Amino acid sequence: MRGTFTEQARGIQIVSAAIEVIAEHGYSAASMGRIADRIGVSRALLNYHFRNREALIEAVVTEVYATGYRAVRPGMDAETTASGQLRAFIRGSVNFYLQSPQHIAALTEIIAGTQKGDFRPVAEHVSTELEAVALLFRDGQRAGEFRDFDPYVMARSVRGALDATLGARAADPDLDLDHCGDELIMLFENATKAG
Amino acid sequence: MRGTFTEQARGIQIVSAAIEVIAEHGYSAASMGRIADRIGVSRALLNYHFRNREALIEAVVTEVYATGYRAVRPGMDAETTASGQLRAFIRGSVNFYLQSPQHIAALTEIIAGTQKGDFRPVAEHVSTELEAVALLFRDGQRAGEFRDFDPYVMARSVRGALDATLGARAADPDLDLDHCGDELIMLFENATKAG
Amino acid sequence: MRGTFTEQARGIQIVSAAIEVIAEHGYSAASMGRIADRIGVSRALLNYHFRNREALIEAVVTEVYATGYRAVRPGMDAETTASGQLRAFIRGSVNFYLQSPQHIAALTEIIAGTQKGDFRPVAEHVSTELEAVALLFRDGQRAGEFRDFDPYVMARSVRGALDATLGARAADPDLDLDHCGDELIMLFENATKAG
Amino acid sequence: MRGTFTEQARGIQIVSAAIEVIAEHGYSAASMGRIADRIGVSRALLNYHFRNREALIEAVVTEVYATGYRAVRPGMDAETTASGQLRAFIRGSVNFYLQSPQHIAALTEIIAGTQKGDFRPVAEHVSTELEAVALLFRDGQRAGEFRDFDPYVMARSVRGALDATLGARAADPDLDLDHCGDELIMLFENATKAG
DNA sequence: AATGAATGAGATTTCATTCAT
DNA sequence: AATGAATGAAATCTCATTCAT
Repeated sequence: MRGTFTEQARGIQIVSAAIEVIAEHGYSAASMGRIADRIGVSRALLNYHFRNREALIEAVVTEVYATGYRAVRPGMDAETTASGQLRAFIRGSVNFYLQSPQHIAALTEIIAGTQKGDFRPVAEHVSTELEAVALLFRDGQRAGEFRDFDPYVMARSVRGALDATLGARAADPDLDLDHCGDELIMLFENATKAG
Repeated sequence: MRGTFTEQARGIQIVSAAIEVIAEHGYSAASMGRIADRIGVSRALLNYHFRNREALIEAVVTEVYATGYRAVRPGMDAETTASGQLRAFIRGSVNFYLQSPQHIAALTEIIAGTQKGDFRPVAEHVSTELEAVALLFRDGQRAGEFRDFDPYVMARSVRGALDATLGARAADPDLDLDHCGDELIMLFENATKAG
Repeated sequence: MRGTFTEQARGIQIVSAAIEVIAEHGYSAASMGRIADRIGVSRALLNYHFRNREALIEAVVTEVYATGYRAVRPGMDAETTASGQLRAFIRGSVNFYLQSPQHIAALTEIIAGTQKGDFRPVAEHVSTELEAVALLFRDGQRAGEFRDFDPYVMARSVRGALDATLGARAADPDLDLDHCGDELIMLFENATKAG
Repeated sequence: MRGTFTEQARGIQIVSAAIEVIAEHGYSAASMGRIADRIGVSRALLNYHFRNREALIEAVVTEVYATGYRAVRPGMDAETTASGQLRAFIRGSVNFYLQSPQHIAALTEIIAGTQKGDFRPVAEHVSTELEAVALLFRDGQRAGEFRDFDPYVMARSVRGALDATLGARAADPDLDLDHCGDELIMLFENATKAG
């Protein structure tokens, strides 16, 4: 039965395996076979739990964003000022990477591998996040904390700077992410602050 | 003979077709067959001109970077201050996109599609560019134009912000890139300027 | 599960088909496609049962040697003298050909087709057999049955003479193998006997 | 023009290159491309000088047999007895290998690679040689030098023993061919000698 | 709930050959 | 006499998916 406990457990197990495999081998090399092998299960089982590969990828994306949300949101909610929330967002994102590098890696791979074509499992999440950050900027501007700038361009730039940093860390595990986080916070504080 | 006029012409034609197809369909969907079809030749011809798919992709990357260099460099060289060069770099990058959106799109796809695995055709170009921009920042700091910050984090952030902006434009052709360029210039001027 | 009845049955069926096709068309003409066609299955099925062509060829070689061993060994074990075993070996080899000409033909083709290059699926079997026959000769020499000669040269010559004979039979189905067997036995009796 | 000096010279050059490449890489890996590369010439040139690959292979076979004939025949003609000729044949064959190992290797590869199918470039040469050796045995039997045996089986056995020995040498360059030659001579003297 | 068996589509590559120049 | 350009055919392999059990 759909929704069974076993069924749910298997689903989570498969999604986890998928995250690992995508993070390690990349999106297109993460074949159903490789994911199935990772948990010692038949390929057919993945098709039993997920209608097709796209559905599995979508589940992965949902899972990653949910995890990220849980990692970043509390810190932001604890802040009362927009600039505080911005700091919390950057710091939280960096920490999320430190805690769940495979989630980020998998997500990056999926974004990369699905830019073209009909299947865009991330589009909605991306614009949701973008909206949230842009809103943060707008609020800050209204509150007089931030200077006048296009909140969407700024939001995309934060996202891009984070992505670039996290990508660099993926390539070089010795990169000091804490330091980078400090630098990014300073960068965007200077970039946004009023007056 | 290698270097024949016809040979070169075909080579260019194939690389151009590859750029188009990659830009449209993405890296992994850009099969030799599809690229060949685009110019109405046999698949075997691509293997005649390029030892294998990797070699063709490498040629694409080289071509894109060469084009980008020609588009961005002159503007930077015309500037004498570090902050002027930074402005020129951002402006030039945005203009490059406006002139050659497919080049950028193809490059993005290739970067995305080759992150994992042995074949990393872009790695060297990326770090070369990163070094150049980081050097620019260091020079500006020494000259007292820029405040104190980690030049590599800043360089990666510029790159990331540009990528995010250009990616957004790819998704939404109505996005006003000139405006975004202005915003990015202001963003990084505020982020870097001394005092 | 590996080792399922159906799995084994298919495996045997595929190996048999491979033997037939190789025997008929030769090693390099025995493509996965032709073998698959022979039993009316898809090419992909062969790759499902055997990781790749090499693995299938190896299975063929193993099967042929196993069959040959079963055909030749009992007769040799029934003999107590070295010269009796030599006779049994030659006779058994000829009979093996009469019973399973395709096995021999396939093996010959595989040996022929894989002499150069890294893939040498037969090397070990060949040297194992050579050792066994050379040992037989050495024992016979120690027992005083055989004259003094280099047992390895003799063993290779027996193998070579058998191969040449069986090759001739492949070219001319009218060749009387029983007669050839008698002649070969006499030949090597005279060649080896003491005094 | 066909028959031109240049044309002939090129033909020889191509055949030599083919022998080398076949000897090194095997029959099926000896593509027109690889052979052409060996002498730094275009693939198309091979097709200019030889109607097709088969024709080139035939030329190779002819060349190898001609060379072998020149290497072995004189020694045999110098002998007056059948057993002397047999010795000369074996010794000459071994020496031929020592002098022209690539010729032998190429021939072996071609025989191996063309056993099945329509194209049998060696068949005639093989049976010509076989006839000659069988005739030698018949003559020896009539002269009372040799015992009674089937001359064709014996001829094939000599051929087979030589092939096996030369094959072993190909696998192990340390094999002492002179010693093997002595052993083979003794082997077949014992195998053939009267009473 | 899970699997083994099987398939069809598609990808890359190699090759012998042709043809205009 | 020689070549560059081009092709069509074939081969191997991988993959997502289906289906009966």
